[in-house]
Formats: sequence, C-alpha cells, structure tokens
Amino acid sequence: MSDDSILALEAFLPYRLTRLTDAVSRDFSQAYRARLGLTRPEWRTLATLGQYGTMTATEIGTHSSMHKTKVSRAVAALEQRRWLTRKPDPGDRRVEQLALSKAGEKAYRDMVPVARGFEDDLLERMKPAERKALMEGLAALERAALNRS
Amino acid sequence: MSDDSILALEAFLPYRLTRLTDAVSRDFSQAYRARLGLTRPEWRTLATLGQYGTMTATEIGTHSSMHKTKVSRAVAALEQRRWLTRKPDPGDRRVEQLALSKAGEKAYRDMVPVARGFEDDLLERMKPAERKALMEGLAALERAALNRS
DNA sequence: TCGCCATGGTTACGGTTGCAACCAATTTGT
DNA sequence: ACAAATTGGTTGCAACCGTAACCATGGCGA
Repeated sequence: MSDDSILALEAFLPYRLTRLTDAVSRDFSQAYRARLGLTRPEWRTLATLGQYGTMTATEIGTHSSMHKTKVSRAVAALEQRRWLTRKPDPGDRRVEQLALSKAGEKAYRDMVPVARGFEDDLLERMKPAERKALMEGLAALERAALNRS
Repeated sequence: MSDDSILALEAFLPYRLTRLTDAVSRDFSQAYRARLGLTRPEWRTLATLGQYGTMTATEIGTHSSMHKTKVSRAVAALEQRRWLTRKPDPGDRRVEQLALSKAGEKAYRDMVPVARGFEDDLLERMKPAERKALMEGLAALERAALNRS
C-alpha cells in the first residue's frame, strides 16, 4: 500500500517521457551536430525536405511538428549554407517552394544511414518482445495524447 | 519494399518521442502553470522535495534529472515565494539542506491529485493491453537508453 | 469591386537554457 | 600539514525559443 499523498516522480508518465526523450534526443543530436553542425530544427527541416522533395514552410512545420518561427529560422540557416533553395510559387505569391540543393541532398543521404544506425543500436539493446511492446505502447499513447481536439 | 535512401521522419523513434513528450509535457505544464504559476523546473523541485522531505540541491538534480543551474534557479524562485527554506548543513558548509515550508507543502498537496488526475485521464484513453505494452516498452527503453555508461 | 478576415512568412522581444567560469569549502596525496 | 584536485552551488553570457506584432498577399461576401 503506497501513500496517496506522495507522488513518485520517477514513475510519473510525463516525467519518464521527458527524461527518456532528453537522453535519446541529446544522444542523437550529437550525431548530426558533430557531423554537420546542425541544430535540431535544421536537422528536422533537412529530413523533411529529403523525404518529401519540395514543400512550403507551413507544410514543413505541419509534418515535423515545428512552430513556424522555428521553421523560418531553420530554412534561413540552411539557405545560407546553400543546402536549400527557394522558388516563388506561381499560383500564390505569399508562398515559397522549398527544396534541397545538390549539397543539401548529399548531406541528407549522408545522414540517413547515421539516423538508421542510431535507432537500430538503440532497439538492438531490447528484446524482440520489448520492442514490440514499445511500438504498440507508443502508438497507443500517440492516439491518446496527440489526437485531443 | 521501402526506399532505403529515405527516412520516414514520422516513424523515427527520436522524433516520435520528442513529439509525444512535447504534447504531454505541454498539456501537463498548463495544469501547474495555470494553477500555481510554476515553471517546469520549479514544479520538479517542488515534487522532489514533496516526495523526499529534505534534500540538497545536488540530490534534487540527480533525482529529477535537472542540470544544476536549473535547480539553482528553481530553488531561488521557490525560496522567494516562501515555499522553501534553506538550512546550513552542520557537517559540510558548502551544502544547504532544502525543505518545503508549510506553504510549499500545501502547494504540493494540492498538486498531487492534479498530477494523478492528468496521468489517469491519459491512461484511461488506452486499452488495458495497450497500457501494459506502454509500461513494458518504456521500462525497456529506459534500460536501453539511460544506462549507457 | 471594395472592405474585411484569413493565411504564409519574418522579425523584435522577453524569457529560459546550458556552458563555462567562478567562489568557497572539503578531500586527497605526499 | 599543505598544495592540488574535487565538490556544492551561483552567475555571466550567448544561443535558442515562443508569443505577439507585423507585412504582404489572397479569398470572400456584400
């Protein structure tokens, strides 16, 4: 019987999630920070454009869950690095179509195996049944936490 | 057969974790921010002292996974609010023993059911088998990700 | 067509963070 | 016993972030 007036922080779901995410995210960020000198918003923008080819800033934000100011600054940084180009949208002059340059695509191709390797290393430390449970549990939590209208 | 040269960001574990944690953490932070006007480091410090009674700043940081500067600033803020008191440690004059004041304890007691309610609401949106999978998967991922020496 | 609201995107600003430098007190090695 | 290294804790600084304000363009109703 546990004391109802005490909250065990180490068992509290929001705390466990942030601690876990901080650790995983920090470890992974070292991979692209050390390798490419990218910030996290820049990496996400690179990854989104690498995955989808051409997108607007708003679409990047929607797909990668980033605030539009983050996207704006990341796009500006990648553009300055010549990893990204802007093209005016012929149908709507508010919009710019964004795409990776050749150098940006190369950086993306370099990073994909690194990202896969990082994820694989992490998952290989778990038993198959544990991996299955994690995937199932995360999917359920995503349904529970993200789809709150 | 999927394209090996493309990384699906929405299926990438570090991304899924950060997105999930951002959502959960943001929702929960509204509870204590609106109710008590606390920042996240302040809430964690309150929760840690509420759970353990008396601790040093370093111990708080270890238990709640916070950088010592965060702890230092959170302690200063809680002290200014008169929710926390410092006592010199008789055996080591570098250290200060920290504890909640009466007002701090009251705030803690008020917050515990709110935190429990938040967690319960979230978990109730999941089926029992999904909850079980989540707990098992998170525990395994904690072993895999946090215990990297 | 004209006025008004919505949308895409950028920027200024205040607040938060982590790193590194720092001070004081303690421990360690010789 | 004393210099050097370590530890507890605070603070200055630069980078980063979200909010809100803003500009330009587009959509829409009267």
